Amino acid sequence: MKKSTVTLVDVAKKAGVSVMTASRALSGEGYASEETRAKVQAAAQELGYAPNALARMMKGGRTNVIGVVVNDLASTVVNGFVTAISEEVRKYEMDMFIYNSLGDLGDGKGKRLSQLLHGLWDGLIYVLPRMSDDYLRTLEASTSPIVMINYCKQETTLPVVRGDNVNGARDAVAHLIELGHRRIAFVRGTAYTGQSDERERGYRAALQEAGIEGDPELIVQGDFNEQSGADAARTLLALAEPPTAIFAANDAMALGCMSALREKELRIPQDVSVIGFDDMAGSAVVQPGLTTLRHPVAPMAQAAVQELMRRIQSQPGRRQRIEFPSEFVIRASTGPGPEAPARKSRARARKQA
Amino acid sequence: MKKSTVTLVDVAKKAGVSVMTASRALSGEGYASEETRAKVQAAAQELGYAPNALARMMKGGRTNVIGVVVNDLASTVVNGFVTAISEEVRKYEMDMFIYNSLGDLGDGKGKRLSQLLHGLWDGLIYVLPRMSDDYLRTLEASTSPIVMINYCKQETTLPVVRGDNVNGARDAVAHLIELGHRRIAFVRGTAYTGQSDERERGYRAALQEAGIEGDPELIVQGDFNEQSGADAARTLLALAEPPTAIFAANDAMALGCMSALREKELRIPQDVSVIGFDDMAGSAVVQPGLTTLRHPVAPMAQAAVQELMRRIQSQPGRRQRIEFPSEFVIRASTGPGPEAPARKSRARARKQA
DNA sequence: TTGAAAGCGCTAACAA
DNA sequence: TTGTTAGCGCTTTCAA
Repeated sequence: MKKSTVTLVDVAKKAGVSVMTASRALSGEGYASEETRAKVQAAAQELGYAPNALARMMKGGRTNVIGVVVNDLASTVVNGFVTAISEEVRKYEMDMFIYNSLGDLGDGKGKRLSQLLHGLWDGLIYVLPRMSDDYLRTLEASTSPIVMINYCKQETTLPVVRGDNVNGARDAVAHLIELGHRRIAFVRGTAYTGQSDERERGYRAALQEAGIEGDPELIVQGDFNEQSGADAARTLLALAEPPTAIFAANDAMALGCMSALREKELRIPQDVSVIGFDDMAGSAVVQPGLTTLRHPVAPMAQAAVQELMRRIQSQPGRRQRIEFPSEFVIRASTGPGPEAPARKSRARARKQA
Repeated sequence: MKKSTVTLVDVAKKAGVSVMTASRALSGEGYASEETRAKVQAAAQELGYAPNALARMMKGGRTNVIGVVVNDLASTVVNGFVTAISEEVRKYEMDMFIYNSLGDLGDGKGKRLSQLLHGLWDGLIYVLPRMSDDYLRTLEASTSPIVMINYCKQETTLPVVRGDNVNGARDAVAHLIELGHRRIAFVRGTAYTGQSDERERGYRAALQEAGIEGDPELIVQGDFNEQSGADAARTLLALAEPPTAIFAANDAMALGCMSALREKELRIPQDVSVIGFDDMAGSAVVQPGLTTLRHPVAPMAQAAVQELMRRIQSQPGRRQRIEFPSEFVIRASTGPGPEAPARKSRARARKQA
């Protein structure tokens, strides 16, 4: 029967040296004769010794681990950020762990995490977080380095790396207007993260700038899922005066809209144009390709990690809010409106500054 | 300037009590007068005290955290398992962190993780792992509880929760044969995880049982991605005698096949039937719906967590290998082959035992 | 080159 | 009800 935990003491005893010598021999730091080193390593091997990470971390103060907290790992957008962050983190020789809260932070279940806040991580990145006000305050009061990605529910003193939803949405809707559309619908997502609200603001701004009066009937509630997009499109098509273009708060709903349109045998974009947001995997392969917007995920991940590392190392030059323009991806789901004379569309993809 | 880390000593000092009293007052365990408790809590609040998880874990021996290790978090299948495990883990009041290795374990980069193996976690679950032989041996030699999900590359002494790829694939191909198909192609995935090999074994077994001689031309290599499925289908269609049915090692490739077939204006399933594996999100919404197989993800996650918890608690009744039958999901992408007289298809979805 | 002592922050066990 | 002592496994500091 093996002892459940083999410690450095056991190894040292077996090798006939002091604990400290064993430590040095295994870590490779400090002086140690070749002979001792070999002896200790053999002993460690034989006993199946694995250093206790906890003890090592505790001593050092730094853990060289950062945590990434998400509410819903299955989300395409979240997953994209997490993967990009994983890649970025290795450049700093740090490890990274992901915590999936499965729902809003701060409502009881999230409590456990706040206990883990201190000590385990050198810093935390929250991706598209949904949290109670209390939880946000706790975070703000915390002394650990924290960076948020795409948090936009309320004002915070925490550093935030954001994609520009408002101007992205405005570009998209302006593009539709330029194509000749006047009745442009908006399909909302859920309000949790605030993304949908910002995209709606851009939508409204574009209409206003073009002198088009918004029609409340053209704004329909969805829940970011494909099904709700299809439902929304059916609602919109049943209007006395249906829209000639639909802007959905995300791609999943936009794809749902496209299904519903096909169902009614409406052509895209000849009869109705569709735009989404996020540029998820399916959007490039669907027929016709979905015109959409995307946050520059890799640069944003890079900025977040860099900012977090700055804070971990207590370096100056901290920025409170780093904003990235959205990229506009024009595919085949947008075209001139049926009422308007065909006009040449002008690609206006904006590049990151 | 706030001190970077506030410890229990600071709180105790401020409250004018001993460290132990402070510990008791905050944890709520053991005796403490209301007055003291209030005093200590006020002090903690004021100083922004957060308990050091590391120290607490070190003391207790148990961390109440389990780790989930994956090679590629973006994979639909992996993501499904991870989410299911997250949900299962909360029943045990444990926390769970995910480690994304971004590639094979054991090739240098994975080294860091093996350091974290001990102490940080009470146990580890590897989902669809890809690892070097050395890494596997290290794991087998480790004293920490470990459970694998869908590992099938080689024999191991570690407990494995598996979906039955072989019989699942056999069912699928038998279904095609029953529908009258004789020339049935198989699109391979990458060999890393061993999943594709097992599915191929089932494919071969079904052909053999029906007395159909396998044609090497009908087995084409893909890489589990949609694009490779489309390429594979094009290769197959260019054959002198093309297949009337295609079984792809996963859904992504099956969807790729469907695109390529549509491109050639072939009807599904009238001209060619298609079957995939995994039942990913898109498979139910594509037209026609993709006939596919799936592992029973939730029960498998449950079994893995349960088995891990058993080992963490050193309970008896351990099982080395737990296998779950695949579920066969018949949708509209399969039908009678063109050469055969139409025959009634019989749904043979097998339920989990 | 090696070893002894101290301590990271916390809590279990005992003593007051 | 509160305080003291000891120790989790490791590494930093200093002495041999």
